[in-house]
Amino acid sequence: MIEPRHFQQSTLLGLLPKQELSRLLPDLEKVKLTLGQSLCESGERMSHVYFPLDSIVSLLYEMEDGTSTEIAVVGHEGVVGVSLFMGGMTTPNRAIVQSAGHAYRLKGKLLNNEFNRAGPMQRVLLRYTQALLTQMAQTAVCNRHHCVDQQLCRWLLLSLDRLPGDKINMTQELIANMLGVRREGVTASAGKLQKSGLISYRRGLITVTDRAGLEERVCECYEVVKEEYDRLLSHDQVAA
Amino acid sequence: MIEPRHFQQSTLLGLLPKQELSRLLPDLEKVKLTLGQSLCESGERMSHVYFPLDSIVSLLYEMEDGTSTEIAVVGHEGVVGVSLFMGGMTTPNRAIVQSAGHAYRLKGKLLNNEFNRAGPMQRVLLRYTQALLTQMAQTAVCNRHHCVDQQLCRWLLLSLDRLPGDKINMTQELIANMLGVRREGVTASAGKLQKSGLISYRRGLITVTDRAGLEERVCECYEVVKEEYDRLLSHDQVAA
DNA sequence: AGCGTTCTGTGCGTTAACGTACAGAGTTTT
DNA sequence: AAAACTCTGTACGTTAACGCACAGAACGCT
Repeated sequence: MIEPRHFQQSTLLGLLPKQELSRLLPDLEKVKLTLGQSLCESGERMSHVYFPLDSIVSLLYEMEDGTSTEIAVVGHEGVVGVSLFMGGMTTPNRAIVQSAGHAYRLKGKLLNNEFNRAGPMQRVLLRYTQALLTQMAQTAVCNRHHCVDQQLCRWLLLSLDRLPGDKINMTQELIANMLGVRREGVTASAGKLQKSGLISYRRGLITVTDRAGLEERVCECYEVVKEEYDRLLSHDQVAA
Repeated sequence: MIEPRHFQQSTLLGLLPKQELSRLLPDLEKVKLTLGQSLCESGERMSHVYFPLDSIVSLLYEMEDGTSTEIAVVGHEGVVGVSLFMGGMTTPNRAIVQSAGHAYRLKGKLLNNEFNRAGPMQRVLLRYTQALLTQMAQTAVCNRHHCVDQQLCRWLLLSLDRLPGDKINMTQELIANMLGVRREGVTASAGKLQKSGLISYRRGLITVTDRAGLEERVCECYEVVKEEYDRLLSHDQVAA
């Protein structure tokens, strides 16, 4: 994921030319996001869009019976609230902070002004939305065909790509909610990964000790999505 | 799905004001789509976008082992080739004709000209893309949580909404490929539906005899997607 | 009419994930 | 230090879907 070293800045916003960004800067408000915080409930209209920095936000669908499934994940490479510029204004999904941290936020109205300039910002937002589309599509594929073991690897790698270190703060219960599987299933799969020495687990804190090992085990879904993000959101492509 | 009576016209294009549409009309080329025809291979750049009329196009992801899964379905309410105006130009998905019929097609270049006018066409295309996002998200949810029985109901209803009559031309084998399940699974589920008198099956031709019955059995995923399409692509909303 | 092909139905053992229940380990609170 | 709480590990029966094998039915062609 495009230079994941400096998480003080949104990678997405970093794609913009300097002058574009500096016009925007005064309107960007840095906010703290706490674990479990809701940025948007299903069908709710967001007042701001959020550009995560070192935080991760999950897009979830909550079913009538209360269980939920993660549809996609958004970090420093993206923006929460695409429905604001896509025109629908709401979506039937929730946006929940999965990993605490910081984000820039921007008033919806101002974002639309930027979008309607039909300049670099519009191009970046649309390309990001297409990447999001691919992530959702691949989530559907993965849910259909791949076992919990592989899905956990995918989830860990997706998180890792959006976090500054090699540690993920997350209980197995919460991971299970994200993946839409049983907690015991996560325990079993995480146990295998730990036995193989890829991660070490300690009550709500996962440390990834062998990232390459995870990449060996993960299904193709991870790579497909990653390559699509890289392709769509590279400096070269966006400038063109 | 917005006035599904006259399938001689694209419902999506029908949302455009008359003058917009008439400007476009000379460039729209009516083409026949045959069952199984590929409009786009994974990673391929489309020369045209397609507005299905009485045909249905499936967006599929094909895995490394050759098996595939349907990500979304496009009929008269939509357009095949969103990556052309979203800026990515390609996607890692295939677009295959699932039900033979007709479509308008429009050169990518001309579509982009329209899109860049930032008028009704842009608004409609973006709103449609958001609806597509929801469809993909719900496919992911459904793949995770719902049984083949319900997924088959969903698939039948999605197809029915995009077809002029109450008949679906499709073998169980092909449906299985779409859903990403075994053919025998489809046989079993279809058998139940037939015993309950909701459909009648005859070697590649499904006749839906009790649509309301299907709607009773289907999971919430169908309704969520349908309502979102209706909301995003209603005349009122688009005009605003 | 007969033949080959394709599509549909069925059976059976296997596997992955589920639901439930509970024990033990690690934190936090009192 | 003890108690309360939360998180993780394990066990066991159940269910849904899988893979494979094969029989029968429907259709299409000569």
